[in-house]
Parts: sequence; structure tokens; C-alpha cells
Amino acid sequence: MENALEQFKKECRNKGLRLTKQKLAIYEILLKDKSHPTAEDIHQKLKRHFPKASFATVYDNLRKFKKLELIKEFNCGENCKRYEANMQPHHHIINTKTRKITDVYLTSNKNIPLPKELSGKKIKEIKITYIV
Amino acid sequence: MENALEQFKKECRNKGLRLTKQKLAIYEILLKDKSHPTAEDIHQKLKRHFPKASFATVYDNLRKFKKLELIKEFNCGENCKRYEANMQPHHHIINTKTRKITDVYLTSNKNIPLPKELSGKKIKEIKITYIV
DNA sequence: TCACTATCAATAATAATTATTATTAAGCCA
DNA sequence: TGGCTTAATAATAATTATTATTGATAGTGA
Repeated sequence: MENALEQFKKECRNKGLRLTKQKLAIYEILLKDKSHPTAEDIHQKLKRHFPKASFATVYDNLRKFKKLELIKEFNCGENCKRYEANMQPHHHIINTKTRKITDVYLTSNKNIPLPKELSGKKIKEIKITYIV
Repeated sequence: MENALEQFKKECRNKGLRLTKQKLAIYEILLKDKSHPTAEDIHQKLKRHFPKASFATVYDNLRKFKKLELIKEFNCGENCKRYEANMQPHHHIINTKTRKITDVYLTSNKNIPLPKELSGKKIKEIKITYIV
């Protein structure tokens, strides 16, 4: 986890982003909160440390982080986006009752069946969502 | 295909939905158009037959159809929802260049790897998205 | 420390979707 | 078939999530 934070700081410096307290706070919120929070959730948490922090700051930074591939955006069936700092390849379980989303790791991606339409082609990413 | 349409009519009658020309047209558009159109796409096509058809009618009916499980909503990474009438279990390929979404069928779902967290539990649905 | 400029907060603007309402028309029943 | 009831429609207002704008502020390198 410490690694991810250091990595984040380094990336910011390299890419010309200023390492503000708000940026760090937003990123740390995402590092700690594995619940795939929405921009609103993040804003709520951020305001505990920065009561004046605006919604736009959250959105701005989430967009910047996403561009630098420091975080991922996740769009489940809802009408709002969710975010996560977990950049390791993984999949998701959506619990329809609790509305919670949890990360899940497969021991090997080689077992994921490939449709014949894609045999031999280069695949960027495979996303599996288990709905329970 | 004819089957699906008859099924649709029957379901509408059973569930107390009136079978208006607009409803039929919207559903038939979705039956024919396999490109996972957005509400806007559907509205455009609908207006060819009903120039005065409103956007709200499209949204209203899509919501009703979804509730009756006559169509499915699909939320890829974009900021708008897409719809399909294909209710058979299937998965999706997203082509990031052409932005096209195509349906894909796996010969068997038994080969899809299951995380240990879910072993023994009842799973409602597994969605796989191949991004190329 | 100073100057430069990215970031901030506040707010306006946009886009997608949902809600409201008066009018229209489906489908039932005599 | 023709009226009656009520859901559906079209038009439009409202809402929600996100993005853009702007003047003020503050972080960072010189």
C-alpha cells in the first residue's frame, strides 16, 4: 500500500501534477476504501479533512488520475460511476441485495473461455462481473 | 424472431400494458438492431415512423420493458445506457476503435472460472466483457 | 523569497434521464 | 359498433451526474 502511495507521488511529479493536500487525500481515500466509492462518497470523506473542498475538485482529480492510469473507473448498472485505486487485474462481484461491490482475483486468466470470434486476436482486457 | 415479438405482445397484455403502435415500434427496433443502440438511437429510428414521438416515450417504454424483463440494459464504460432485446445468455465484445459492441455466445458456461469466494453460492448472472 | 502557473472553490453549463401534466387513444364492455 | 375508463403519449419541466469556466489561491522551482 505504501508502495502505491509512493508510486502515486512519483507519477504526479513526473507528469507535472502538483502534489496538493487535496490530491493526496483523494488518492488515499481511494487506497483505503475498497468499496468502489462514487464521486459523492469520496467528496463526503474528503470534506472531513477539507470542509471547503468542492465537488469539482473531486471530479477534476479523479479525471486526472484516470488519465494517468492511477485509478480505474467502474460503471456498474447504476447511474453513477465508481472508482478504485486497485490497479491489479481483477474482477468484481456485485451483490444485488447489499449493493456492495467486492474485488475478486482469479488464480489464472488462462482459464477464461475465449469465443472463437476472438481466437488469435489481441485482447486488451477481460472483465468478469459475477452478480449474486 | 417472430416468436420474440409474439412473446412480447403476450407479456404486455398479461402485465396490463397497452399495446400501442409506439411500444411495438420501439420493441421491433430493438429486435432488429443488434448494435445495442442508445435511447437516442432508438428515438431517431422511431421518429422515422412517428415524427412526433417524444424522447420521454422512448425512456418510459424502455423502463417498462426492462421491468418486465423483455429487454436488457447494458452499461459499458460510456456515459449513456445501451439497450438490447436479446435475452439469451450471452457476453459482449467491445471494440474500442470502432466503439461497436457485439454479442458473443460461449459454447458452455461451465468453463467460466469461479472465484473461491463464490463456490457453492447461487450466482444470478455472469457477465464477461472482452475489450479489444 | 518571488514569480509562475497549476489547482482550488464556486458556480455555470451540459448531458442523460426522470417526473409532471394535459391530451389522446387502447381495450373492455354493453 | 360506440362509448367509457384509464394507461400511454407528447411536450416540457425538473433532476442528477458530470464537465467547463473563472477569478483567487497557493505549491514549487529558481
